[in-house]
Amino acid sequence: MSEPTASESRPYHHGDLRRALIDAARRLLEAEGPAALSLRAVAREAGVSPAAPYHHFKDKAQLLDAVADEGWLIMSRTLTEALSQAPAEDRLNPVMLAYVRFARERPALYRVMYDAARIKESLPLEASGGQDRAYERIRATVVEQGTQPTPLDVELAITAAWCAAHGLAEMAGFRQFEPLKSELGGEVPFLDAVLHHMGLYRSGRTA
Amino acid sequence: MSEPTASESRPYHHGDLRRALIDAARRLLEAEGPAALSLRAVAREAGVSPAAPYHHFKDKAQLLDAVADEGWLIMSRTLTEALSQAPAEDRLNPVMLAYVRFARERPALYRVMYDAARIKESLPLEASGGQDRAYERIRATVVEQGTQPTPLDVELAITAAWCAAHGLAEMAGFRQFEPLKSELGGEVPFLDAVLHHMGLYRSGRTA
DNA sequence: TGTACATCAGTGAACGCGCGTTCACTGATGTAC
DNA sequence: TGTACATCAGTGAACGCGCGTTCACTGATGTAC
Repeated sequence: MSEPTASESRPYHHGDLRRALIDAARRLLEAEGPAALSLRAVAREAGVSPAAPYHHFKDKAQLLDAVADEGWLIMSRTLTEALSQAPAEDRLNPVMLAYVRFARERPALYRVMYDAARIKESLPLEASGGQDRAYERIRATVVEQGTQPTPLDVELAITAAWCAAHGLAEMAGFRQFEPLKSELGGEVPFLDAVLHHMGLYRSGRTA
Repeated sequence: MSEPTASESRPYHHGDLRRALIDAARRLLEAEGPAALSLRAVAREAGVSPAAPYHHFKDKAQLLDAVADEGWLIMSRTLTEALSQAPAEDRLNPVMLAYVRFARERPALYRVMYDAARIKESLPLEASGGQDRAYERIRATVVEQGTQPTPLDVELAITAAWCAAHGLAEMAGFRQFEPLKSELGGEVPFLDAVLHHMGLYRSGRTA
């Protein structure tokens, strides 16, 4: 009876259901967490039937891959931006902080990104082809920043930085760190402080 | 017809089904990974009906918790042992290496341990009551090892070390590190080298 | 401009599956007398 | 030492659920002439 408004009326053909499904997946992740991310739930959230996604993705894994890929792409842009705004004499810390903040602000998405990588046993370093990629950002920063004697040391330092950022991103949510966070004035100062202390737990070094 | 052998005959009452279920879960983890760890699968592996575990655990989550707790207990023993064998002038690295090796040798168990912690949003630092606990090991080492000006620095350094170890444990399996591993002569030398490079990616410091 | 038709992108019902959990039950054990 | 009985620790069938995926279908779109 009532004439449908623009928002109510959805044409039979969606327009860009692939896009809409990925967006729906991200909305679900925010709201319900990774465990709620079934193919059916994503279709439901996007307002289509359970079979509709199969016109755009081979199976559930491929949909999750697409969500993860998009996550890594946004991550990459975030790091690039952090890099461009960082002072020349200290670039690594801002980039690492940007990495950890990205993960902490979207923990469910980050989980999906990492799970996808784990299934492939491979970080998405070669994804999406360009130079605009997260790993390249970190690598370039380490090479530029450090006084690394050998290429081997560069590789090891990159690995160490990446692991540190990942570890902090995964652990920052634990309750044990609440006192530390409030003492330092919030989560971001806490993250920054921990990053600055990476490597400072060794004897014979000072800040 | 045939008389059952000792291994075939299982009495109606199990003896210690709780123990047997945890062992079965760990066997399943080794063989099939964390995704295969359903309550029914554990019961199947232990050779009992799907309802039997409910006499020993309130629900599935409680069974998984018990598996995780046992994991953290073994971890703690491993770290204590590493600590006791380490030279006094460098204790932190051996302890961190022991942590990462433990996780890498039982990746599925480690996943369960961490997932349980994540659900509680809390590391199992207070579990099982004694001083024989993983966190205390790392803390004691950091305090003893470092030249930390303030208690705050000690806390931050502990957090940094723990995050670094966790991050490395989770990432060490990625294919990207294969070249590095074989160049260094295996996974353990690789892990050791990365740990030694934690903090060395900063400018102005040397090994 | 109009029409025929192939193709595309949805629907909705159905499939089989393994899951966590519950239930009434029964065999085995241990304790009181 | 023997018996009655409460309690413990299993069984196995059943429940409802949400899942991934398939299928025959149909409405909408776009292209050829």
